[in-house]
Amino acid sequence: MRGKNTKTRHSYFQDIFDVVRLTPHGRVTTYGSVANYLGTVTPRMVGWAMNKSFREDPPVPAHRVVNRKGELSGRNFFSSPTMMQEMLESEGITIEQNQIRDFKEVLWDPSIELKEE
DNA sequence: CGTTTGACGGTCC
DNA sequence: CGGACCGCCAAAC
Repeated sequence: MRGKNTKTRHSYFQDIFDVVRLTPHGRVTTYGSVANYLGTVTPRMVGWAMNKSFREDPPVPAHRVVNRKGELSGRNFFSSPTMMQEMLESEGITIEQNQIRDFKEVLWDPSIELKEE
């Protein structure tokens, strides 16, 4: 132990990381969906948390998080502007004009998929 | 400890 | 259909 995370917990960022990590392979989610699922954070915060996600371990599939329009708004934050698209296409997602085709079909909304009945 | 930000979202026009 | 504007709320400075 590095005597570091003794009380470092319950960070809102951790909740965001956790939800994003639950995003299935070949699916995508939105900032708003994650924020809405948590209910305590805003969509902006989700995107902002993604910045820190690069240093997180295990890494967070930030490439599976897009905006509500289905656009790869965060592609510019990856190693390469095309990195995000390459990763999504590698998972079977088709992207055209920087936008996910059949976005609603590959959309994975935690508020719906993880909802309790 | 006040201000700014931030990979957004929804509404308004 | 699209541009503009406000709200959100914690983290970063």
